Amino acid sequence: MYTIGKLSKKTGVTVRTLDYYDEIGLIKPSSKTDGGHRLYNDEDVMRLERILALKYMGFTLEQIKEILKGATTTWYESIQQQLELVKREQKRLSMLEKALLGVSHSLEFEREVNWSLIFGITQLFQQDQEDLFQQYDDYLNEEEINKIIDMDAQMTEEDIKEWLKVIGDIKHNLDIDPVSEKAVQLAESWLSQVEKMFGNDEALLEDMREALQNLKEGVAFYPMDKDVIDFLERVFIAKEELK
Amino acid sequence: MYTIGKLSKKTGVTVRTLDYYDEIGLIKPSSKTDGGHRLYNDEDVMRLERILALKYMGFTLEQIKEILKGATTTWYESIQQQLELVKREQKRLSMLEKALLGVSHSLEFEREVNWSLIFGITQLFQQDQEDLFQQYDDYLNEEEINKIIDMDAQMTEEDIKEWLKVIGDIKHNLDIDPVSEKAVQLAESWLSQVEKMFGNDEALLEDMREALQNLKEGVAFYPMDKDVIDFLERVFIAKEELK
DNA sequence: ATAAATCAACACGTTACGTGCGGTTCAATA
DNA sequence: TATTGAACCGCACGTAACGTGTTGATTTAT
Repeated sequence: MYTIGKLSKKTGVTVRTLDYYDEIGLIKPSSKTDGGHRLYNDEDVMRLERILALKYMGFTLEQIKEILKGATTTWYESIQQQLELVKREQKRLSMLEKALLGVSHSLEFEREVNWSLIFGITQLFQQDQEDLFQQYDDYLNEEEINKIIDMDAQMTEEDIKEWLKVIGDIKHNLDIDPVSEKAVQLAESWLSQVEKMFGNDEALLEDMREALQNLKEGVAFYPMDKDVIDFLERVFIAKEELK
Repeated sequence: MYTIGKLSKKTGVTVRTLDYYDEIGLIKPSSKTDGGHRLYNDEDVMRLERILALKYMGFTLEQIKEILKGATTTWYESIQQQLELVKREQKRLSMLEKALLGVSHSLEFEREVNWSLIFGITQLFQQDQEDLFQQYDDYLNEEEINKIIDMDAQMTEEDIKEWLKVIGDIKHNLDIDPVSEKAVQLAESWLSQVEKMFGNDEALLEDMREALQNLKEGVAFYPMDKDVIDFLERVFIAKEELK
């Protein structure tokens, strides 16, 4: 027989928590003293341990109450459901991580907080990737879209950093002469970055270029808006003409 | 100028939420009508959009309040801190996922809910892996411990399932004759599983065997308690003697 | 028997709002 | 201009899982 204090020490759960579990009917003590103090026996202890295990597995107290009186079928369903929840949360966190990394690196390259970049990144990760790329449907085929999504998912921190550096550089020099050496250099570093990501898939690159040119909404796969695209176009056209 | 309803529609945030943000001083409307209705201008809208972006990035409203009036240094720190938080949560979820998968598969192999298995699995994932393997310090060297931790982290769902099947089978037959064909078969399926995981590192296997034999606490790397170990020992000893 | 420790029971605080209410103000129509 | 319906304000209570603190009763140790 344990008083509530002993039980608390034995299990590491605070007295208040046991209070609360009593209050919501999760564990009622099996007996009481004449004065009204709660006494827990070994069976109660076992029940508490089960509660703690289930809590660790991420169930709410309400779910635990149900599970502890339920059949095996309830069990299996509950666990599958919980697994689904965990997987969704993992997806969300992985997007969140990328968004934070993006903002973090952008802070390194620019002296001020770049809000439009932040909006771009968060928008980019807000809805499901598939939904996001829906708008490119007119320009890219399914295979190409999947290739981009796949690549996006596999981007490492280093990749994000490099992209942001290249695009950040360009954004700071949008107004320079398209035929200047600096402009050509910027365009080339962008091109090499693209090549590193997509390889030499000329058809894909061409389709993407067309998509980016035509879409009103600025943000593309990475925080590359129309400003940047237009700059690149100017440089490439100038280069063509020089030949 | 937007009334609170228009702003709500424009941004997708509920009126109550805007109410609340006003209440805690996160966005005060820049002006009001004579009757007291709140009016928001473009600057207010921008502030709201920033708030939403930060909220998506996982900050609390209190943090957002601080960030929005702070300097760039605050920014960088906040983001790093948030990244840390995300990474910890990712770790936790990955353990949680494994625990749930373990219980799920154990439900497939046994007809009833196996609480001791659940305790084993949750204990296994509760504290940090390094802490957990601390107790093996006397028997395994650092390199070996790291190898096990590494292997544990890389276990796929399929691996977990196979382990649980093998161990579950053994647990259901703890009392059979160690020289019976069934016993030998069980021991061999266990051995092949071990080999699949650890390769042919004889020294590691021997050290692990010793550790498992000597530790009072039953749970080892997978829900394999002393019962199982003892069974395996009996079979192997019987085999030796038969030779 | 008395002091010290423990306990029960209650209340309020936490986060980010949802839901609902009565009363006021706004915008559009008769 | 008067009316009416929609929008709005301010307030209050509810949520999940407890933490913190209080007061008064009970148990334990001396």
